[in-house]
Amino acid sequence: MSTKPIRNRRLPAEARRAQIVQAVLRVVSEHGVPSATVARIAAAAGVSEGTLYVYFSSREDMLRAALDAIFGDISDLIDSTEGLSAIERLTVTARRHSELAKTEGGGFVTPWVEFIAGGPQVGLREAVAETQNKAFEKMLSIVKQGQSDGTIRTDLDARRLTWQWYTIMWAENVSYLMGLSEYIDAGHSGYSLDLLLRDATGAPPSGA
Amino acid sequence: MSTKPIRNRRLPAEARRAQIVQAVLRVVSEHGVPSATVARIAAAAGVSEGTLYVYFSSREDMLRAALDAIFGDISDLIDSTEGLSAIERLTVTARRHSELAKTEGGGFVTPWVEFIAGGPQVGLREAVAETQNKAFEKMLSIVKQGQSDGTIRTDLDARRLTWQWYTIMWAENVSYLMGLSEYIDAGHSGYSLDLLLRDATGAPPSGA
Amino acid sequence: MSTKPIRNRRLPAEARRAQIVQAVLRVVSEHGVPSATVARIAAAAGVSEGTLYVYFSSREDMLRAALDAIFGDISDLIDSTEGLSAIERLTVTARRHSELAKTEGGGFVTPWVEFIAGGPQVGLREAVAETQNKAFEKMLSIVKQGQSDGTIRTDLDARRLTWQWYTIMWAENVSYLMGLSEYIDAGHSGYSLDLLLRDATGAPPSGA
Amino acid sequence: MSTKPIRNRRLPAEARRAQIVQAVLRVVSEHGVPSATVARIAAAAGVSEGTLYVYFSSREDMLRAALDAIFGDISDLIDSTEGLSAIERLTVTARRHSELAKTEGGGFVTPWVEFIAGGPQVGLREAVAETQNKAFEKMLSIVKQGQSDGTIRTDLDARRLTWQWYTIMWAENVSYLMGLSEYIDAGHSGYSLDLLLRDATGAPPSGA
DNA sequence: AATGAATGAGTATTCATTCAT
DNA sequence: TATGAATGAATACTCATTCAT
Repeated sequence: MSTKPIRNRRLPAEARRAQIVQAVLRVVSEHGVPSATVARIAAAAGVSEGTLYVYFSSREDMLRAALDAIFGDISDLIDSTEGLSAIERLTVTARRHSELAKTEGGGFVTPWVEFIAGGPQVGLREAVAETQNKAFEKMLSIVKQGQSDGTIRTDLDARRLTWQWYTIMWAENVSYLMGLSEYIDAGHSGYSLDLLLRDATGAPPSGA
Repeated sequence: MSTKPIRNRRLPAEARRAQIVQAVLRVVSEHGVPSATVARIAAAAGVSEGTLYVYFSSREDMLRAALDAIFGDISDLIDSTEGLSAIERLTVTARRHSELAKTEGGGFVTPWVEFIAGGPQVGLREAVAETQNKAFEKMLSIVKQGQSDGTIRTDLDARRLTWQWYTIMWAENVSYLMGLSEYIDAGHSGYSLDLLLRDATGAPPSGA
Repeated sequence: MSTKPIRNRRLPAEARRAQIVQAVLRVVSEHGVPSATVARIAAAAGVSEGTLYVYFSSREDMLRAALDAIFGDISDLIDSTEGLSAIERLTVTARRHSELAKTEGGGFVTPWVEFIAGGPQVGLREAVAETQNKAFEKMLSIVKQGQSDGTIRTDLDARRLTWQWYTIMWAENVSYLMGLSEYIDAGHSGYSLDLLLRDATGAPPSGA
Repeated sequence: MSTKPIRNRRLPAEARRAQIVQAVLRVVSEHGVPSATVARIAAAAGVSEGTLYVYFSSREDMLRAALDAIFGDISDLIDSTEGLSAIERLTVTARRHSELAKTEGGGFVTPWVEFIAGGPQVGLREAVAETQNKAFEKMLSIVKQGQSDGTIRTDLDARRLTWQWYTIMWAENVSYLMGLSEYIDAGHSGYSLDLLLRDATGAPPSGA
């Protein structure tokens, strides 16, 4: 009797929350955090503004939930490389990050960068830092795994190596943020990663 | 006999402008660019909002002036290493940058990071990118000087090397931004820089 | 059980819109278009400024809606003479216009004059001209009807005659605008109209 | 010693006032009354904003002085027809008014129209009405002169005839204001004036 | 007499949040 | 549960006016 969109009534709470979170991510990707207004989020989610406040206590709450979703995606990306060696996991994860940043939509990378950029103004900086920390710990465990199975030099500080790895990711993000895509396209980060991993494995420098 | 401003009345135009620019930098450091409202800037400068518009045509104009002031500080920092060798200049400039980031207030580093992170969202993308480019070119000329006097390998892409150097600075900045100062304090960037410069000079890796 | 608005809450959208439009007309009558600020309109409508923007996208939008309402009233006035002869319609419409201008509030005449006088200055020039043109065409069709049924000389330019008719209305409006109601009260426009219609019908001048 | 513009110092008070009034007229012609800001007036007059307040107590005062200057120009125009017959004076004055309105700059007509349009918002409406009244009386004396020397029918109400004459001027102004220059260019007001003067002199209608 | 730095009240508009329905 | 009408505080910006120099 009805092909017209069924009214939004009665959706399982968890499904509705997820639907809203996805809308937040889309809006943040497209407009940035400061311009992710509740009006836009409501429109993107296909619900009224009032409904948002049934599932979230505030706009900040919605943004935080989106941040958590991003961490979930990051976790999934990292977990998807399970089975590979530590060095391979570092390489593959970095490559996928670069690819994702360059694709339309940008997967979780685009909203992630927008959160780093736009976080401070809405009191989200701490939440962003916390998410970053969790992601850091996840990569750290891979490095440590590499050290214990002997593929990564054990005389290196694992936290430092992880930090170096993130350094390259962040540099891509910052370049993206400043519109300096020239540096991303030039593949500079590939060279940096290569340099880093050679040092980590004890392989001879590429110039030798 | 007294230099303290008894009342805000009658200040030479240039002094007032400078005072306002300093206020902008303080507000940006503390609240980020998107939350650097004219009300906050006026309060920080100790003048009325109307007065801001006597000296600047718009909020964007104020922010741009602050950006220029930052570039002046960056230039001064780089210029202060004149007379040293290229490698020394890269090393010293990076060290001073780290030190500055750790001091109370953070010198120009804190507002600079905020501009990179929050600028694009408020229509300052071009201005931020331009300033970054000018700073980039300044370091690039040092790298090229090193190549021409033989202290840096000539088979390396000078722009890539400069980008790598900035990568380390940005990583410090991002760490600082997220309150991850642990990584700055640990001196990780020193190690990264060392790795980078070994590669650049053709020196053997430290582990050999 | 009570139709009086106990509180401003929950009014059907269309009713609220109409309420605001009426407030705009009142404010424009009293203060003129340039001084019809959103603050004054909100106060006159008994709603918050924010509410205005729920129903209108901008102040200009509100003013335009008020202009449309005026045209509606003009149309109604003209349409109410349907069934009469062309000459009678010109006479009766003019008389009702004069009467309206003299009543407390001034009906649509007062805001209409303010729009003509003050509209152009606030970017409403086109909207005002368009409304005037629509009103012009409405009277023009009456003149043409008079020409085709033979009650108005066909050797006269219909547009010119219509313009002359409006000229008399505008003169009343300008007099009203400048507080020179003496000239309205004296019925001068009746004499002018008589002169005009004698010329239009080919009747001998009154002095003959 | 100096070809550079001599400083504005020490000008006879009356000359400076006149200089400012001319600036006001220019600014009003170009921008309209609401946009005739003291900043613009000061710039047009080549003096500082503060100086304006040495010679005038307020912006309204400046505008009123400009209004008086316009009345002076109107008086001059009317006086320049002295020696002619009353009918000629009415005809010539109206023609010059039309011509003036169409020329670049617009003489006194442009600012005069702007004052009628923009007056209300700055509490100038009364002053505008007063000026209009003075101009009315001046034309009225010509009509009366015409009646006493027998060139204008004495059975007509002199005030009404004067009002009819102004009706035509106002209609031109209103058309100008609404951008309906088509009606000015078509020479409709010439026809109306002709009709009016035929009635005033007792001449047969043009159609006879 | 002349200046121009400084102000504060006022402008239109946006938006997260509330709450009666 | 879901709505959307209503709000008020905040936003950047304008401008007539004052007053120490």
